[in-house]
Amino acid sequence: MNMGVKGAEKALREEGFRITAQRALILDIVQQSDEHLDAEAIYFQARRHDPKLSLSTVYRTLSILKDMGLVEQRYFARDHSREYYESSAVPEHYHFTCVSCGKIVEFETPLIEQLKHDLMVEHGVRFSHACICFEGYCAQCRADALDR
Amino acid sequence: MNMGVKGAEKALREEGFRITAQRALILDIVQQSDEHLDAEAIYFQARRHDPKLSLSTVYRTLSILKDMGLVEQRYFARDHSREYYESSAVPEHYHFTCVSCGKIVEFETPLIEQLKHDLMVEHGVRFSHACICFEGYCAQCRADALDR
DNA sequence: ATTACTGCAAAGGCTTTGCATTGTA
DNA sequence: TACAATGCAAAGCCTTTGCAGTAAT
Repeated sequence: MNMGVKGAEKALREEGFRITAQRALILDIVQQSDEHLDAEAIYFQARRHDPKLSLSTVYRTLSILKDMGLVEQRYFARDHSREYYESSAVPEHYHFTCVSCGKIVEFETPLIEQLKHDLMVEHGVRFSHACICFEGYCAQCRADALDR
Repeated sequence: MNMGVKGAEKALREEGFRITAQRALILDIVQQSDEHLDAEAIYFQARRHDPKLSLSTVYRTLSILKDMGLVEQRYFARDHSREYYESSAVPEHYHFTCVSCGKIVEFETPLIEQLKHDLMVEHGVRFSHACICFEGYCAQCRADALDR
């Protein structure tokens, strides 16, 4: 699913959803951001443009965008109590979170695709979604630990 | 971390934790079970032996066991609001959840180990934990869908 | 003019925590 | 005998929902 804000709005319209100012705003924030935002971060950013926007609307909009595959939910490190959101328009990649400094390392790999393929052949399953998050120590924090 | 209930109790004692009847019971349930239990399921099972056990104690014990690496937390499918627990004593494996029937397919693969190795070489990161959950349609449900 | 969407406030669901009591070491 | 652990109830935290008012088509 790789389309800009306009393409996403078209997709929403085709599903019978209305394009409200709030939805356009939220969509824009998620698609433009190169960070991983949670609902609250999106909310705060959106309020700069629309101070009356409610957190409920953020959640409701994100829910629709997720269902339509326009936005992906992500979890980082071991704490999955909070969801982060990322545009589906970005190329497929995975995340490694440093438990020491919190930095997120993004990486690409063909191995996950291969794994999906293998599982399909071996178990006959058909993937629709994969949640993958790694945690550990980043290069910097490992080096810092050795210095001490 | 591959040890029986006794080994786990020894590990707890060495960390200064007391072995209470409640902890022994919870530990036993998690290590004996071949299912994926959430806190409530462990609680209900434990109450059959100790009707006065509280849910708080289940959570508190699981928290300790997680911290010590004796138990792994798991998430299934896209809903990560609920945690499941699994003994760390079982061989490394991963999970695929069927979104149609809910069945969980467990599988092993050398690809994740390879991925860890690749990332270490390419990004200098050191893994401590990986959370991987796949979802989609199992072979049975795919076949059933074709029949209709 | 419909009726989907929003904002507000309240509720939900899982997990954590404060505190007096109990029980392990 | 200390003080860690428990049980109970209350609180926390993120997310969802009910409802009356608002706005997109």
